[in-house]
Amino acid sequence: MPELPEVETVVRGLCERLPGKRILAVRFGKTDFIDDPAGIERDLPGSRIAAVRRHGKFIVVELEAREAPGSVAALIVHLGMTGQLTVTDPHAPIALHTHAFFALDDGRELRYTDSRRFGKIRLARNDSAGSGLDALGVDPLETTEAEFASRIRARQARIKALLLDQHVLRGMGNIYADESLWRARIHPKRLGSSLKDREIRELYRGVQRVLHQAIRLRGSSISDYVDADGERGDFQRMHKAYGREGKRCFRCGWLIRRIIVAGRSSHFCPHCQRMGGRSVARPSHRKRHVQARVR
DNA sequence: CTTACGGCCTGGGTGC
DNA sequence: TGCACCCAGGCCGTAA
Repeated sequence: MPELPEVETVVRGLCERLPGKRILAVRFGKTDFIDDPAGIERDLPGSRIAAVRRHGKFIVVELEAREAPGSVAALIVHLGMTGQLTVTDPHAPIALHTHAFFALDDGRELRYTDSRRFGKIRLARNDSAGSGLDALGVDPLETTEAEFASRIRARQARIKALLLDQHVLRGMGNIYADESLWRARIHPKRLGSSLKDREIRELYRGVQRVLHQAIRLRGSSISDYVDADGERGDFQRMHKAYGREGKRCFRCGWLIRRIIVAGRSSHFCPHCQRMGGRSVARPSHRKRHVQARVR
């Protein structure tokens, strides 16, 4: 579920509650998605939380520095498809598929729930050579248009695949890739290397606009997604392409199609987003008029 | 190096 | 009501 805007929303919620708190105890349910659960249960209790930040789709709970080499530095959580990280009253009913409990010294509890267990939980330690997070690409909200352009144009892969590749950009997922491509009027099967300057610029702007707007609306809730307080997002109401197969394009009235690109379902408008890029001759007034009138 | 594809796991929706 | 089947916001390992 969670892509950059959802993870950002969760992190902002956690930032209001976790920094300064000490983790008193750790308890796990199923642990097949947790890296070294015994090590976490042994070494995490007693740590004080310094900060919470987002790195791509990863949530990084930074812990106050301790001297000993090998001591814990951060708790790293990835929500996968169905992960939820919430701060609750420890006596609140336990949702199905809740597999991690972190007792806090303010009497609250941090819980991780994940029905499909595609998520990940692991500990970063002081001495370990990199947490693995540094291998990821640039954050789409922090990168420049020039950097964005060079990363996209260097590649032969389809633009949809590139947007989803966390080593190119970190944080984009299927929903925001489709939404960004719709806004930039680019077909998902176009090759990165084939994009014209103008298309790259529109895609860069489309990505930023979509992500900023989604963050403002606290993310998209299709099924499972909730923030740190268990609240759903609102951006799903603003989707223009994702999940709209068979519905009218808001720009031209054509029917939105769904095809498989890079193994993922991709929603796009076959009229606004063409393989050849924008046609030399823009659609005639007459044609546009006819199409746009259809409700 | 690239790209494509199956698999991981559970649940929800649909059609028979 | 039951059941088979398809689909799902992500990512990793393998194969070509």
